[in-house]
Amino acid sequence: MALLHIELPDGSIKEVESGTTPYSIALTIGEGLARQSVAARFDGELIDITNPLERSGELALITQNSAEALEIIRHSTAHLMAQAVKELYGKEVQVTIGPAIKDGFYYDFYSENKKFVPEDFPVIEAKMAELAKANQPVVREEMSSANAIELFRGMGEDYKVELIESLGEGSVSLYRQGDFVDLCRGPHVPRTGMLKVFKLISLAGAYWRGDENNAMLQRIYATAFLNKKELKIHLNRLEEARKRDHRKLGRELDLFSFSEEAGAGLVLWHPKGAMLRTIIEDFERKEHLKRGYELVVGPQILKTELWQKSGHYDHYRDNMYFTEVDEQGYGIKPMNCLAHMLIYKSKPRSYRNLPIRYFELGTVYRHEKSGVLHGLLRVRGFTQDDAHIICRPDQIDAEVKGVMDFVQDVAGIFGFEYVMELSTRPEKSIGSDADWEQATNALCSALEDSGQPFELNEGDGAFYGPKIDVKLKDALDREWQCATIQCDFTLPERFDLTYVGSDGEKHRPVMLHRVIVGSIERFIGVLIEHYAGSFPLWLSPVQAIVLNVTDNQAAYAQQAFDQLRNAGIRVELDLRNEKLGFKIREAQMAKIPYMLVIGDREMETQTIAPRFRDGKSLDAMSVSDFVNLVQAETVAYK
RNA sequence: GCUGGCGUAGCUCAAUUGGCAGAGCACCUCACUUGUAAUGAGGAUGUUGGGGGUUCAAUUCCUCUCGCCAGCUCCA
Repeated sequence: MALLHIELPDGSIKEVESGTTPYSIALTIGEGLARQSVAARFDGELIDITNPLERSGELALITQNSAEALEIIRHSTAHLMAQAVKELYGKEVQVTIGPAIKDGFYYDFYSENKKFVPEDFPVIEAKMAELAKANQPVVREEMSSANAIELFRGMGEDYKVELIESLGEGSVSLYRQGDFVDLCRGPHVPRTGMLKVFKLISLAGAYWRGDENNAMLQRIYATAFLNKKELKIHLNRLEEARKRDHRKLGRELDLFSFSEEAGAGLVLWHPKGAMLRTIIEDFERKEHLKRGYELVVGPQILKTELWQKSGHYDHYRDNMYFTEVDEQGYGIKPMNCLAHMLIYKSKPRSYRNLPIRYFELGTVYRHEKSGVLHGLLRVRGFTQDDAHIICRPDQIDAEVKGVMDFVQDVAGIFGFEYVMELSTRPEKSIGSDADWEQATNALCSALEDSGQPFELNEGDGAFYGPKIDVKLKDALDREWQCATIQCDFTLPERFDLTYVGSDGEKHRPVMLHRVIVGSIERFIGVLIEHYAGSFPLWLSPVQAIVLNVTDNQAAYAQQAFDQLRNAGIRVELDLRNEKLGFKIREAQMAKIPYMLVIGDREMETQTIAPRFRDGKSLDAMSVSDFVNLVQAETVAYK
């Protein structure tokens, strides 16, 4: 028998016979370790702990407490759920795939007749518990694809057959537990008894292989944890996230609403929401002017012919609204670039004038599919902080970096973490190789200079150019694209944009499309969840509220209020004949930063007594001192 | 758009098998003049999202439609 040299993470080397499993090696170290191990990593590859080793190499056991272990446990629990479903519903239901995902796992089932309902959850969970308790061994086996296809066909599992066929491998691995067998790469826990804490969460439809032309499967989302405490923490976190939902806070804070009568995806901004918008729009204009942008404004509708010229009519028509007046068709703008190009074209341009940076808070309308609308995060009418930078090819680099810095500055001000992606040339694309290379390199080097990690989305760029996307997360960790930077060689071509170079000849400029926060609507949605509705002072639609204790101070309270409002503080006045505690409670729930209490004491000393929304009070101060305090606090966007 | 679920007062939610549509909060009135998260009493509040159908009778059953929620697909 050949002897293998197995190196463990501590550097020690075990000499074992070929065919020894990681489990038995773990046993030689300690029974507890063996019991705790869910899988192993051998020369960097995840394997089952029951997988016999046949060569020398490095071995690490994956014990229950590692993140990898949790993922394996969730994957195994997905199998357990599929096993339970098959035991309960038999041939009525076909299994497809069931991976571990962030926070849990899902399994997609196909069934002609069985429609899963949430009432099935306890039944399935009970069956899972029963199967787990039986502590069945989970056994891997290799099989030729031909045999596996025959096996699954015999069981009536058409989707598994299709999967194996599309894999095109000579052989595949299967995992068996009891009567249940699933096509799977693994690894899995060695026994079902290791799966103890799981919960079915929700139901959803999902297309087979993510293609809307395929059959709709029934997906069961579920989760699994190592212990009940962790599960409870997870469920609490979800509960907390629901409290931060911008749709809920938007109503509670009276920021915005939607109306069935107005139409889906069309925001009605209430006074406080409109104030919040205005603050952000003012911020945007100021920050853009600082960075050398010029403000422009284009029309809301442009002739249909223009959209045909730009290519939008061919590529984006389904998302556009059209109207017709005097037999002339118009398209309501879904993007702002056309007007900006017309402004550029309004006179000859010199290389000396480039780059030109046109900025517009441009309101656009897009017919988004009904099923994708989501509060403020996906709407049909929204305002982009849109700019088009028209520059010489040699300026792309510096311009992209400038935009990246801008994004970073803004993210810093709002305290956002974000993820970035670089999307490169898709198969169907236009433009020369040299253009693409230059543009992609410019984006890539800007990303590298930013020092932030980014993902590469090979082939996911726009057909006219590569792009950088910046995504922010909502309360439930769902990612929403906000900033984007796109290089465009096509529209300058189609609109025959030119500039006169130092050689006196006409040249073609490049256009960068870019947004910083993306859409004001989406950004505010993410902002609400980010701050849980407690906006920093500079963003708060209402910064302070004056509260009198009794009618006795009404005149003085009114005077203090007037003084604050004249000083530019966004202030409200609550003179209602209510107890102070009641007024404070309401102001607190409205998440107003400062409550300014005025009783007889304050009236006598000509002061106000500020109380912050976290419950802390400041000493009474004069109104002008308070104005100074607010101005000092808000000067740096805080 | 697709799959599934849901739609009752401004909000959060009740209403046996089809049988008079209700509660709390908010709102209005009155009393109380109040000191840092809810004073008390009284009052008003609905074409049960909308249209059509079945029925003696529909919030409840059927159907179409609008909208919302979760997910999928999409997202220049």
